[in-house]
Amino acid sequence: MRYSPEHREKTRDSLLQAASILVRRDGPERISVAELMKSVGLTHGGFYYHFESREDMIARAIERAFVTVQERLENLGARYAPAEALREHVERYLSPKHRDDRGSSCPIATLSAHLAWLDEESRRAFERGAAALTSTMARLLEQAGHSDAGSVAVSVTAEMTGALSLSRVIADPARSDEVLRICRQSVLARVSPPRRGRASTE
Amino acid sequence: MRYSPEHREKTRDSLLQAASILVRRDGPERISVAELMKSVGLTHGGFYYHFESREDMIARAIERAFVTVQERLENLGARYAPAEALREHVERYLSPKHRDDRGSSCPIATLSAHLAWLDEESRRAFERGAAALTSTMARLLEQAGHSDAGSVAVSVTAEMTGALSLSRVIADPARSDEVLRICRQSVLARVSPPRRGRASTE
DNA sequence: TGTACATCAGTGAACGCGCGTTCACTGATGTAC
DNA sequence: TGTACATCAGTGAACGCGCGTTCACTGATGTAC
Repeated sequence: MRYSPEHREKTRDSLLQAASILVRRDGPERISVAELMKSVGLTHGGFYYHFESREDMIARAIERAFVTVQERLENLGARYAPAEALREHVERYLSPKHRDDRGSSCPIATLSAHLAWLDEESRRAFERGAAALTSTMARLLEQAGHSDAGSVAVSVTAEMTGALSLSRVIADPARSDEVLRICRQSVLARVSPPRRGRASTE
Repeated sequence: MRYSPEHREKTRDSLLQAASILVRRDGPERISVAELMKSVGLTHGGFYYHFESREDMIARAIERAFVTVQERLENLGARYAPAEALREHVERYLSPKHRDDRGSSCPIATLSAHLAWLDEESRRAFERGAAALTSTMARLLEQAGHSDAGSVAVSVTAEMTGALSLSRVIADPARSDEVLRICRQSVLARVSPPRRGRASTE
């Protein structure tokens, strides 16, 4: 076996990509070193050539997961006007597709409950990622005409992540879809541009 | 050692109470048989005299956790008028105290992310508990004059559970409190009795 | 132009540890006769 | 009134298994000379 100069980086990238999916799909406590290596066609012994430890890998996987969804949101912001981008984002976020695809879904919803038992590195990676997502939301809301964009971003992020988690624990697909539909309506109404230019100074 | 006739039931009850706290505080994957037994002053070997298995204990612990918070909500409903009960509930739910006290807190927020890997029994116990809580919320909202009480209950439950989870992953206490404050305002506005008697038929 | 050695990206056996579960045993009380 | 035995609510040693981590080894390529 001869290795190309960038071989190591490509392998590490595959591992990060796979880990960012596994950590969301199976949770940080269930992701196993052997399973991760196997998923890219390697054996468990080579793991420590790419990562310092299992915990290190989890922190990097969380980072990668946030990068992926951050890019998706920013792409929407680049392709659509702010109000349209927000509408698209909410509709995708609160869709059955996003609910069923844990592996590529929002890390806030899949990982927040596990964060308390992860190490400093993972917690910091999560906070950085979540802060970036929230501020991107806030920027879009501001551009769409919301005067209290920061607060709206926090409040709808709470409802969206909560709704996604709720929909995932309901076994009956019809009732689960219904939860998504209800929250989609609520959030869409809350993010849609305010009718008046005047700020609500409540 | 002589045992009183109800000794077994009292021990089981202590175990359930302790387990319902540990399962929320540490999560279903970290609760250990030995730790649970030790927390009530027993040794690990006696565990199987009270439970069929670790998974069985987790399902019962989830049941118990929901019973506890269900009682708290119903007590509010008994002590206050519906609109006041809702306000009290939201303010307690989105308080720093509730955020910091994982062990006695809402099982929807602490457990939903772990549910996918629990067994049938646990998932059913969770769904029953969550459905009961949501319908109690809906009843209070209806009594407070909301015509779309069912939808509002789902939507604000999503925001409340999401906000609690969000506040728990933010390391900086001031910013975490701020998230709670923002969502408290938002949810209070959403549950407060509609000004007009007319239903919004949107 | 050929040989020795370092490096790279792994492999896979082995170790240690935690932890759920089993099981023989225990020491007090209740019951049969 | 005394003895044998069952029951109750445990104890604690031992087993098995999964899994993170370590480490000696491998086989191909690159480099020194």
